[in-house]
Amino acid sequence: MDDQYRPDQIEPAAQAWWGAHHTFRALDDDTREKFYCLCMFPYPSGKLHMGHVRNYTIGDVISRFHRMQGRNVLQPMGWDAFGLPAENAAMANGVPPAKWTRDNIAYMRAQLQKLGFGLDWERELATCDPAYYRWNQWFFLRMRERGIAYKKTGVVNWDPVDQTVLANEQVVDGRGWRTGALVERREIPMYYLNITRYADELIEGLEGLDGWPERVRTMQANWIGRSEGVEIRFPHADGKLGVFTTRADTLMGATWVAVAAEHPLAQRAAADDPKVAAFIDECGRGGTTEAELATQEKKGVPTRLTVEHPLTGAALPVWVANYVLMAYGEGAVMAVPAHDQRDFEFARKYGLPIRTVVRAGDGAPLDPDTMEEAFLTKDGVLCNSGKYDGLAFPAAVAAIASDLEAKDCGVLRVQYRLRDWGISRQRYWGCPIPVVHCAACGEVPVPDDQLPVLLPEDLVPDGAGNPLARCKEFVEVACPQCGADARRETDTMDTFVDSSWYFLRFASFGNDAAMVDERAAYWLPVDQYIGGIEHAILHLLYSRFWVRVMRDAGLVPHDEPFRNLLTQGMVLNNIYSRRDDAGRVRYFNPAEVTITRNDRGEVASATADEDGKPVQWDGMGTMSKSKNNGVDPNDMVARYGADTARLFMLFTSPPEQSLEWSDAGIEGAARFLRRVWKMTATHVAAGPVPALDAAALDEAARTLRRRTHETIAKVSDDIGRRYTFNTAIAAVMELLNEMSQFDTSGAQGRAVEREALEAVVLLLAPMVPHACHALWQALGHEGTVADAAWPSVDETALVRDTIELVVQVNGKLRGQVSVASDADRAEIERAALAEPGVQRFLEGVQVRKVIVVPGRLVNVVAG
RNA sequence: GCCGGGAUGGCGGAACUGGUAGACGCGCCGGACUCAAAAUCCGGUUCUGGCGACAGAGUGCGAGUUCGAUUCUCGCUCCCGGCACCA
Repeated sequence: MDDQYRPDQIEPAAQAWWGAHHTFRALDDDTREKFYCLCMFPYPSGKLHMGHVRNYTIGDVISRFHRMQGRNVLQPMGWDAFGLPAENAAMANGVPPAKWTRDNIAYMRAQLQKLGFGLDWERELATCDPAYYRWNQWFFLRMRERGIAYKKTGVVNWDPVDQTVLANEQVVDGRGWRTGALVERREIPMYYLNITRYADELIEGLEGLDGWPERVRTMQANWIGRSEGVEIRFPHADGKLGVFTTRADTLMGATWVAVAAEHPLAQRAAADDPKVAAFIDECGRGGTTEAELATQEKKGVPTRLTVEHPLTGAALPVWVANYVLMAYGEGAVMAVPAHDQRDFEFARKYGLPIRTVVRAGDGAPLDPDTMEEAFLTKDGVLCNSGKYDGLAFPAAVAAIASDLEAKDCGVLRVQYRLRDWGISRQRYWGCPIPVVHCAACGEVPVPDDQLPVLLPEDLVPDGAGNPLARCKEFVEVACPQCGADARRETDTMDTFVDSSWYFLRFASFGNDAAMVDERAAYWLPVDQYIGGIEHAILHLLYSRFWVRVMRDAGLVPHDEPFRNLLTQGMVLNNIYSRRDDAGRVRYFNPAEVTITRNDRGEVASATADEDGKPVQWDGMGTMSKSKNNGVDPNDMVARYGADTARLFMLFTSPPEQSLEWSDAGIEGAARFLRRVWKMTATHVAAGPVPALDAAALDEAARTLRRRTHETIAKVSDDIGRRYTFNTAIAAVMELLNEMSQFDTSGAQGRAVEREALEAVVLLLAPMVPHACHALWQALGHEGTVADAAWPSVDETALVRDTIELVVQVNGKLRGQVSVASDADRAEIERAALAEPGVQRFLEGVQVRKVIVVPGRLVNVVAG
């Protein structure tokens, strides 16, 4: 073998070998134990960045590890190919999104192949392929039949200059990013999927997902946000105003009600009250995001309307308030300023009355005039509440709910924070919604035999509305029911639809007669799903929902799509931007910016290389196309090879942790691989190796052999259970350090070295597959190391005669003792107390207690 | 604002179940090899004091529990992810 490590030669050779032997083609063989390992598929933004490299390397390590454990592994790859960036690119360059997207896919596929990932490319899919998205349409129609898909109005960002709907990302500081115009909120009709029907099941399902990170399960549970409470109806002149509350016990303290600006009562109040109308108008400005709504100053206006308190009959004023969300509950709240902090602040601000109705069990009610914050506890008892006085929370809620129910003014109810999933997008580059609008027949579903509704691929968006709506060939269609002239729906689907079931399609690839087939039953659920923590809620929740709907339609047997989940931390990089006078934003890649740092190491100033003018540092953020802060792996791969890039990415931090990008340390990864290579070359050049006789080892050989098997155990656990690839690599590095100290001239020296070397190659194989492929063959093995069996631990090699224990005095390290590994407590204690370093600290003091932690330490408590 | 997570040497990180803080690597310092450089190899490297043996301090900040806390509890600060039309 070459005694130089040459990744530029061995990497293409290994890849060619795997290609020629179809090593990573997954066979649908249901007699074998399967392992479906899936990384979240990428958006084809143009080129890979280090976040992708990290994600796909982790997936590849896990795939190859399970493959070496003998499992039938499926690791597919595809493209989340619809979406906004393609339209933005089209506006910038005039290239149709279809061409831009397919060019990007070709480029990024080549990048993935260069990195040597063991992917089954025969199953590749792109969500913009009609063969894929036709099933979105087909299943949308099934959902529509089952009442899961339905139509209602929803709020969007409206750019009044471009006359177009903007994504949240396209609204910067309340202005459209292209036009700089102040954005307005608009209500338009949209299709929704009834995910709230599954809310309880989606919460309950989390319990069984013990292969998911606890934090993700918590986030999903909080997102769904189940709360039990009472819907209270306040009678008024034309009906009843419904509000939902979890604190019905405080009903007697309600002093007004507040409704959202979009609420029908607000609209009615505005009709003859210009102040209310002006306020509603004001609420209609700015963005639609919850973050924006939650951080704005809480404001409101009174209306001339009142509602009747359902228990006392008192008239309560109706306010319109900007903090009441139409999307949550009934779009109205009862205000109990004494016992809700937001209401309290609102009352102080507008001089509204405060009425205390809960007191601490052993205290007096707070004085409304002097209290400084709301009294929030549920552990008190009611006061100033007439017949309910003295009741504690649960009894008070029950009594009040029951009285309300008797008056038809309230009912116990469960409310979710989760809202139904709006899937309509007023955009071109997405999956067409298969519906036709007919003057006579109304909304008509496209018949199954006319699917897919093909998206024309030659349009070029210009930022002013959806070009699909201006495309006659697409829009003009005969009504499927009556044949009259009709119009196609021009909204397309949210791209989360595409990603909610792609993992099923990989398992049913090539079937053009059905969305999924029996192969999905074999491969699913995904045994290991790997992707960024940014998808902890939406993508993962939508997928869990979608699969349940497919289950209920009889298409798959599974409840949950992903058995184990590994959420990768974000790879961060600096973000630099510049805003022009109109408020438009442009991002600069960190590679094209020159910075100075202050004495704390933070970015103090930054200028663009192209013009030397200042740019703004926006802190650190996820590498992404939109922030233009990605680092392309090409340079690193060209300079060091794919194996070094992979090794470095794995070694630099554990996968769940977010990572501020830096290539410092890449040299260490390269150096390590060169050492492994050189050691193997030297070993092989020294000729044949005798068979290992474990009984004939000298002390040094026995130690190295023990270290070899300790390393096998450690790496198996780190990869298989802990996913800490950094510590797995560190363990192999330690073994290699020991090997380079080891003298092979003893009787069994070469044999023990051979065993250690083979272990190193096998243990590294999932992480640096090309080098190990070559090394494995150099060590005299046939085939590829990717097909070799994972090494097993020889328990007899792990046995030790003596162990080292640390001795502390009062918790401080004072010495070390070596004891027989089967020494009992008394022996250990005696040895510890006899240790000279320990004795020094025991002079003149009394030993009060000796704590022995077996195998670890002794702590002498003295004083 | 709300939900979730994070913070350890000059840097990335390790310490898995409350038990030796700093494994492994980078960088740096010194040495070997070399005409020289690169590469490679050897040694050192948390901070403070000390020639040294050694001692003291130390895991974002402030409290607490414990024989013992990076790890558990409470209160903060800063950073990251998500907040429903970026994907």
